[in-house]
Amino acid sequence: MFIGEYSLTVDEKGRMSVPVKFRASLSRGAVVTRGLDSALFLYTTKEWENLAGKVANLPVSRANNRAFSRLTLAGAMDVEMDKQGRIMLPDYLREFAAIHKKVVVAGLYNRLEIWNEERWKKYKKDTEKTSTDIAEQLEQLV
Amino acid sequence: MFIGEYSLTVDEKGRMSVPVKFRASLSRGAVVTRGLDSALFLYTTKEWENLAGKVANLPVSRANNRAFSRLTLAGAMDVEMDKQGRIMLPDYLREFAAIHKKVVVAGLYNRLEIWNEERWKKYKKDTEKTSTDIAEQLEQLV
DNA sequence: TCATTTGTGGAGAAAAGTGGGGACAAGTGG
DNA sequence: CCACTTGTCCCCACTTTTCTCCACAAATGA
Repeated sequence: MFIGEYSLTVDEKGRMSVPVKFRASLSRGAVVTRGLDSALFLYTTKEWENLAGKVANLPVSRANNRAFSRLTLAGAMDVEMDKQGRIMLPDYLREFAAIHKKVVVAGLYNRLEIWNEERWKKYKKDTEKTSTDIAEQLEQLV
Repeated sequence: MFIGEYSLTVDEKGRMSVPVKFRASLSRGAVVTRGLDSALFLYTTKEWENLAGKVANLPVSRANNRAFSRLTLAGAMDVEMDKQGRIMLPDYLREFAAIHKKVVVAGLYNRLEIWNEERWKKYKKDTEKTSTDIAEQLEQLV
């Protein structure tokens, strides 16, 4: 289970350290792809296979579905950690998510999200403002 | 379970002593996360898993759900007590709750809340004034 | 009052994260 | 097929953060 928020840097070679708490879960391989809200989503291989199957089975007749599966499936890339526990993010994904140097890695239970740090801050700021509305959702849960 | 109100200090490294009465319950791990009213919520691992499971299953297609799980799940962090019975609160949570030095830890049955002391005082003051009204609204419950 | 527990602070050791050089492999063009 | 370029991976070194340990202050209770 992935939780937490980590601030990290991507070096000039496109490498990013994986926070130690996540390394065990990712040691058997992972898949990064284009996600929502201009962030990258990273799944364990197992989770990915499950998800990819669902996406692949969306009816191809709808333009929206085709667009979504092209973004998700064609955007995906296997990643492995090097001996230092880092992964390499391919150019086209870094470009997609505007990832240059400072990034935030966020654990969302069954996936990791990789954000441009500035965008993450802005997103959080905007979201915390409306947290009262969000609290009403919480009420239903607990 | 957790009851009572304790005034404590967070040192420069972000460490906070856990009141002795709570230590036994937290000895098998705990999770802190962003809560409501700018306070942090701390759950036992067991309580947390229950809550997190529900949040993680919200459909990812809705922007509000994503925002909610990013606040709750990405906001969460495993904490363990050191040999002195202290826990470390990560930077981003201290920032969220405006926690610098003096804090109040409040027991709320199945969770602990960690407050900036000033905000807690203010909140109590405001709430005690209107407690009669509040009580009438709660009459149906007790 | 004294002994014991609880809370606080800081120094040193260990672990995690970062950056860069060089070896090796893959792809490109003659 | 052979040079040459480009990119990936491994290794080493350095910085920063976290954790452990020790010491003392404050609070509690006999």
